[in-house]
Amino acid sequence: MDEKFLKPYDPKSTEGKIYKLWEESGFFNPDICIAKGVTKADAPSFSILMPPTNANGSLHAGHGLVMTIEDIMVRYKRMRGFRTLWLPGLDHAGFETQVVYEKKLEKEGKTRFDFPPEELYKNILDFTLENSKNIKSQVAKMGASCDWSREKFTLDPEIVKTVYQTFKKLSDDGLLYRGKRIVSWCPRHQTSFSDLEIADVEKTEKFYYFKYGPFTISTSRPETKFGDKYVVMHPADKRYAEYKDGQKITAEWINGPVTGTIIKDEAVDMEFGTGVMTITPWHDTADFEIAKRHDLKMEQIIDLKGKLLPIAGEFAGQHISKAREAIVEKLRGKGLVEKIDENYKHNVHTCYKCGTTIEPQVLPQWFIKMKPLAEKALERIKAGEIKYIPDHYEKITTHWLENIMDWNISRQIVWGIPIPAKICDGCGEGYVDLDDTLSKCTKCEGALRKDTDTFDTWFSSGQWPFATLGFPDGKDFKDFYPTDVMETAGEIIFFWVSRMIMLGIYRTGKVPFKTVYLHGLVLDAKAQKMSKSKGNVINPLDLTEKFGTDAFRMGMVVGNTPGTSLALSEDKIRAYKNFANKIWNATRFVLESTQDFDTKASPTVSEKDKGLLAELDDAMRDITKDMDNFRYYLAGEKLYHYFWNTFADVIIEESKPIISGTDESAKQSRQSTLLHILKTCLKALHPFVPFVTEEIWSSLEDTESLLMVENWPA
RNA sequence: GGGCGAUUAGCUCAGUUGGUAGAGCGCGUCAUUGACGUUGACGAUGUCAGAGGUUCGAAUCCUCUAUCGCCCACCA
Repeated sequence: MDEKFLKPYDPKSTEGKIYKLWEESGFFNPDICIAKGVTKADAPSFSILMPPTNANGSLHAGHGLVMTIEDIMVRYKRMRGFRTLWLPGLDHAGFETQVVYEKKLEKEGKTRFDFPPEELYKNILDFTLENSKNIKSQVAKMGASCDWSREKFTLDPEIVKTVYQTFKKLSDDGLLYRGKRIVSWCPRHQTSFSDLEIADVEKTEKFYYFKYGPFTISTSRPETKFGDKYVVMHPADKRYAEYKDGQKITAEWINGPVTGTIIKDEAVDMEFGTGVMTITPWHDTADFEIAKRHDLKMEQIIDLKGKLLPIAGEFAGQHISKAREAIVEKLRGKGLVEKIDENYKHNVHTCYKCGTTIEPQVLPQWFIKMKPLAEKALERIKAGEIKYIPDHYEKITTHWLENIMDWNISRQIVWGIPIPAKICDGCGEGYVDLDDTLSKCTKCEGALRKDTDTFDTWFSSGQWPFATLGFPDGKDFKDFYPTDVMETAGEIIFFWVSRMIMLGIYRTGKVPFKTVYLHGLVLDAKAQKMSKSKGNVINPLDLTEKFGTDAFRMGMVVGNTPGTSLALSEDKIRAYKNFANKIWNATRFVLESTQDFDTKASPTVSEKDKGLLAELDDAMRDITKDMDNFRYYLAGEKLYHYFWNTFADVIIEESKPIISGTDESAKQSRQSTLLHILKTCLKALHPFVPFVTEEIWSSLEDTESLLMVENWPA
């Protein structure tokens, strides 16, 4: 017996060595598994794409969960003989990364506007590449058996090429347009967003009632009211029946008399306020829709930095945050303030990143018509081509798809994939121009300039499944697409998962994955969301350092049902550190008890031992069923209990008198049984606790290959 | 306003197709030179949110109520 078993299991001296052994074997790569004969060339495939890690920081607890669950999946399938591919990746994570980088600049007293775009891009690229080195080593520390030779980055030339082709195809198919539409604009970050990057926050503010000609109108944003020249009311509102659609009225207003036009529209809620409102189409989504329906004129009041434009007269140049009260004062002076409700509760759109109030603006951006894409996705989902775990995510997805909005994919930031398009400064027309050949507008003959915007990062990651596998002709695409499982955070069901489904079907005609497995948030021990400001962020690497990676992995998976959040406590991880040691010491007992046993012998198995082996088979069959049904949280717990409470507490205990007894045949039977149970458990435990099991496996007498490519015991 | 989920032992949570409740941590008592104290044995603790229904039988299926949480939404 190896002397190392005389000491407790030591993860620190083991894990690095074992990972290196795995990497050098090449078995992370399915092609090498075939070449070395551990996988059959005609075996069915199993593929997972690692959600590309944001290359802007280090691994957090959520990544620990991803690496654990996905590694369990792929190790299990690999042991079952599948041609198994787990493809790792990195995401340039456009806006997210730029924000992280800006914070870094802020500490140095700079902003991104201090740098020319090319220099800024290069600096962020360097920053990203530096981070990506750390990330790779951290992913390895988690034991991830992914195929590093196939690693992809969202900015790799072949990925960008695929993304560009999709952009072009969308344009050719009439699914792309450059529209002057109202978009959500963050005045602080100086970029527009899609509807998903907006967070609603309930705020209590003042609500103002102003006299506008014969009407009283209400608003929470007096600073937008300069250009209001349409008075809108519900067509069925009897109170205002005397006013006809299109009728003109005059009103004394902020900077003098204005002419208002009556508009009747059903969007007005008769119950709300006075049932009459004036509209600001340039800065309000609902107003914009009304204006479009009635073909009304729109005017910009606020510039992109949040300052009032010349239309505001004496207030021009003031920031809206300061101008509001001054405007109200002026109206009061004119006797136009009827009343002010001090406690008006309503939802305000804010930037999900910085909390700045979103200023809707009408801007020319590239939009994708989502309805046709969503309809195809809905058909496939309803036909059962994608299995959701947990299944209620299917409902959440279909509900979102049924109410989908067009997707603004333009971002006014440098860090991202440049949009391959030209814009006419004359008429604003946009042209997709992959080869950089266009120079003149075909509409107005104006000169074209390059679009300086970049793609929404989700537009590229939304194409991840087919882009990384070499669509359309790559061997991997043929071998591994559609992928089997997409395992990721429930949080990004719309951002990423649903868009991958739509774009995957659009480009390849097939759904990109057969099963979506969604995990919940990883919270701190008190079930609170981790955040830097609260100071309760748990670094997974601190835990693996302290308790070993195997212990960490068990803690992440046991009892953690898909879709629900996990409260991560050290106590739980500590318990599984003890478990790793339990495996270690049970092994020591078995090895000590079988030192005089000839591993090549096949003794007659006693009736008693046959019973134990049958019990083992039952347990393995049950656990295998859980593995096949994605119930890792149960399989892990059952393995834990079988090993500890059945094998260690009962079987080993009752083996002691047999081993030291005089019945030689019973002894040999039990020796062979102990070895068999131990090996079976090591195999089944391997996907969960790969390091300690592999380390033990290497110390067993009659084992030659690595445990990671042994056959699953069922 | 719409949708989704949760409510089970002190804490964090399991409970796969309905068959009189489980785990980890914590707690109590005992054990101790022999695989392991990172241990072993034994034990305590729950009207499974509430009400009604289906059923021979419900934590599990249905309806309603309450509380909490999340997501979506253009009432100015």
